[in-house]
Amino acid sequence: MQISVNINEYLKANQIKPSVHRSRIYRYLLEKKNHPTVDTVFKELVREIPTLSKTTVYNTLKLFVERNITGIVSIEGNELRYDADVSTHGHFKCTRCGEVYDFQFDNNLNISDIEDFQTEKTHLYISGICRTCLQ
Amino acid sequence: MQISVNINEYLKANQIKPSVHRSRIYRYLLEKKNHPTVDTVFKELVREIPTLSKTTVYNTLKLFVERNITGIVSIEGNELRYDADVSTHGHFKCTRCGEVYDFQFDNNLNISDIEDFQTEKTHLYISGICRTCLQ
DNA sequence: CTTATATTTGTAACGATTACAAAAATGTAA
DNA sequence: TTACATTTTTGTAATCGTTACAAATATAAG
Repeated sequence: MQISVNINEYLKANQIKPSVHRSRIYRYLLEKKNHPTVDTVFKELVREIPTLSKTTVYNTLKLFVERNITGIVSIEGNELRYDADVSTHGHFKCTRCGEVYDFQFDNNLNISDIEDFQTEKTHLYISGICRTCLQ
Repeated sequence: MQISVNINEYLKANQIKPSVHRSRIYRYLLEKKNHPTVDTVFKELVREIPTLSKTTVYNTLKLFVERNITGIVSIEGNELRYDADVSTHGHFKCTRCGEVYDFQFDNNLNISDIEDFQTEKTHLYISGICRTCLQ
């Protein structure tokens, strides 16, 4: 399958030895773009790979984050969420329906207070009420 | 003491009955502006109030957040941090020295993807290397 | 002073994450 | 293929932040 080959190549290109589990987890992140928690990934994939261990999901996602092919989404404190989209983009969470929306923004924020600081990653998270719930 | 009276008035004005612990915890947040974790607040104040319980710190900060006189700072996942400054402002964390800097930014971000959404809170978090570490 | 109410405490429970060693899978060389 | 070395995965136990909850304490009202 084309996509699976590409994923393996992509992992290799990022110094990650592909394995069945790693490829499958990465493909999950690519297909569902719902910023899943470890638990969500595990519960979905264990139905397909019954021997899957939750520790493997933790290890794998940690590795992806280290290699910068996955980002951590800072939405609310307790549980970490993961995102295969590592480009700079923002997240909007609707406090009414709970839905999380991605959005683009101008990353050239030009903030005078930190203008001589060297920026690595920018996280923008907005909460409020979404279009659908407003109607 | 002037400041303590003011704190009690401020708490009352926000529908919080002042108590010795609540006032002290709020004063801590006001004085140190270092976005402390629950553990940090507890460890500092228990030296002064030996009977203080960590649960009280949790309860109190939760109450402050509910009443909107304290905000939760979304810096890295696992541990929540608290901030008495509830105005919209950003946080920069230096990946080298770990220091967290506050900064102001133009909250009028004008993001087309979510322009008809109703915004409640905006969190902007940037990581990178600070001025001091760059030299 | 007594009673009612609110706050605080301390312990236990919980949920997310990590540590770690054993087991399984994979790669390599003969 | 077999034997061996290396990497990945598993499963359990430990850890850490947080919450639940009931008992104890403090505060406020009559």
